Amino acid sequence: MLDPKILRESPDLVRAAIARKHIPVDIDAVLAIDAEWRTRLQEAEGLRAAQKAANSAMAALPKGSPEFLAKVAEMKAVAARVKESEGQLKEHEERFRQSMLSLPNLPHASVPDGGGPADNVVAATHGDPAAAGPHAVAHWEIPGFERLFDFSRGAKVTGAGFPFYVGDAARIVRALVRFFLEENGRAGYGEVQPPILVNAASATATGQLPDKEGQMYETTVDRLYAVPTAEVPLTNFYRDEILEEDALPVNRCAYTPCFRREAGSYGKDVRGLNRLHQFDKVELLKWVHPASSYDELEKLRGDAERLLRLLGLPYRVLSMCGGDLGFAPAKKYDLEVWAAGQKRWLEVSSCSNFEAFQARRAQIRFRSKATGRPELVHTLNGSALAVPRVLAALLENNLQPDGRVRIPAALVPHFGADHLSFS
RNA sequence: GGAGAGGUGACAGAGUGGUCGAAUGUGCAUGAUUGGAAAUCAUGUGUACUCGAAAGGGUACCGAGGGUUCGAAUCCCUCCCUCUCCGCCA
Repeated sequence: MLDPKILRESPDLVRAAIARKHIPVDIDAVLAIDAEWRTRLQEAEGLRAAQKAANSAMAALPKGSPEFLAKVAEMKAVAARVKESEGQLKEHEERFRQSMLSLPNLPHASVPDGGGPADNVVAATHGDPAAAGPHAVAHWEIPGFERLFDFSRGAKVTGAGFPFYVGDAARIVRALVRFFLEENGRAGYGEVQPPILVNAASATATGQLPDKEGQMYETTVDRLYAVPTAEVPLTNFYRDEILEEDALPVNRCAYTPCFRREAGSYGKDVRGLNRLHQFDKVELLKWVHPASSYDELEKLRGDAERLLRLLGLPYRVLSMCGGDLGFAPAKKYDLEVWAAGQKRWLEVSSCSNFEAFQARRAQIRFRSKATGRPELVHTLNGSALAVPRVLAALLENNLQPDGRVRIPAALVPHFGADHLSFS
């Protein structure tokens, strides 16, 4: 959520910034709703003040005295007006809140201009895609793939996009999760195991609701949502809390399965491990002082990159342009790993600075030592990393002529062998 | 799931219809005292919205939402959460 004061004082600035995201919004409509709401607020508060003043006067009168009874009669009419006025106020308040929730975050000045994926800027490349995977084929074409990654039985048991991981596949998934958690722990991210069902308030705070409702699985009772990313429960860890300034930055990481309906996806995007309805991911979360959030974004990106380096996978870093930034981030880097068999880049991490956008929705603040007053923190999060696509790249890039897959040295202690076999 | 008890400010805890944003204690901050500290004393100590150039007003908040009433922390209803006992259960 944006700061309503900024919207009131500099609507043109806000309009121009949101235009960079290529998201259509009607700022004037929001301003009109805001103005109407404030008029109603003044009216309702004035009536309440009159009522309270009368109450104080009545408290001093003897009960049942003529003066008292006269007051009661007089205030009955006021009470009716208060009720009506407050009812209307409530409607306008809700309308205002909804319109504010519908506004996307403003992009940072350093975000490149552009309308879509083609305009994203390559900020860094590591490793040589051309040299990777001399024996590569698309991972789903590796002989024996379906034995280890059993999509057929997954479809039978649940539906498309919910594979069983069997044998070495299960072990490599577990190894990757362990590797990510332990390396992130070493980098200073405290491990957390969060709930993987969240309530509507949590999903609203991070921006999934109301914007992306159809992307989440929802329970038919209790209105809980299966997390699309650990970002949701993790960010909400400190919802409605005030942290000590000295405690910042707080760095945490969490492993969760992630559930995404991915409505509307099709084609080669969804082949094999490229896009699943359930997948494993380790997420990093930072709660930081506003003054340092862009330094922290670079650190976050560096921490995610380090994992890809340790795995020896070629990757590139994209700075997302305004049109591809999405709703909540002010700035975002995507890390894409090279999948030598498919000959394409796969997104394995998004590292975002949300500035105060999520913090305002979630009311996550810190007590400023300078002013003694609460201020909103900035929140950042990044995947480190998404398991299936890293695995896809690993299978394709490290495939040997004998059909086995070489396990990177960093992963061997967790996997327990130096090759993965499909036979 | 059943029965019961409860949810008040940083914490503990009073308040069962009227001047209660809320006693008291602890904690915390500042000042006095001290060589320094402890102890003691004094003063202060929530958040949010809104009006205002400011000074300063106003309103809301006693788990959440609704209701009764001229007036609700206090009465009624619904929901959530915590605790105790029972049931069920990885």
